[in-house]
Amino acid sequence: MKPSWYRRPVLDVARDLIGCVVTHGECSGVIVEAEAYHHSEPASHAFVGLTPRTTTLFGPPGVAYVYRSYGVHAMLNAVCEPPGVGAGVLIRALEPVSGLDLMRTRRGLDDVRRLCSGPGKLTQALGITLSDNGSDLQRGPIVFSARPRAWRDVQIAVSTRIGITKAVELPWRFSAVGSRYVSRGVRAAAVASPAEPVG
DNA sequence: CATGGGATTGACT
DNA sequence: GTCAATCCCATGC
Repeated sequence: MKPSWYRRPVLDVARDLIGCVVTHGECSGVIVEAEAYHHSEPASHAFVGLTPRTTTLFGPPGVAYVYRSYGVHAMLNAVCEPPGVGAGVLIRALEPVSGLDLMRTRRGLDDVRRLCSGPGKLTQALGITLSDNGSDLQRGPIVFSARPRAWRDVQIAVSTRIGITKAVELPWRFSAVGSRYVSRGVRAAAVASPAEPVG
């Protein structure tokens, strides 16, 4: 999608990203779980304001914000809203579509359900690293593209974000209803209004 | 310059 | 269910 598609309220973008495709090299997958983060709430990295670390988040929309988590894992976000607003969508899980053999090699396991069922897992499977931070999500090397036909009317569940200690009550987590590729911890969740078409 | 704390995962009890 | 690995960065002295 083009940069203007991301220049919207981060909650709308997070919801609309469910069903979209992430491609990196020969590997790709459909987004089945994502969370929104915004500088106005303390769980967001951008809450502390503009620092070297958050420069990408406060920059133009439609680019990748990749950071290291727990000193080990790379985490992939899509930067949203106009420049000056620190907002992004954390990609938490993918349903693998192509490049499965390479994903298996990188992950060191065979089970398709475990290849991309977590934010650190999917970056390892797709070969996404910190060097991809700041790259354009339309031009690549990481490419986000619109929902395939089969995903156009995906049902989306809303729940609270996981793995955080602040602003835990905000219902800013979105997932594809019935997907077997989401990360652990999807509990009872309300179903959101039908997703809007991507375009 | 020292310190504390993660938007996690995988191995183990 | 518990817990260590591992390192970058924001903060405070």
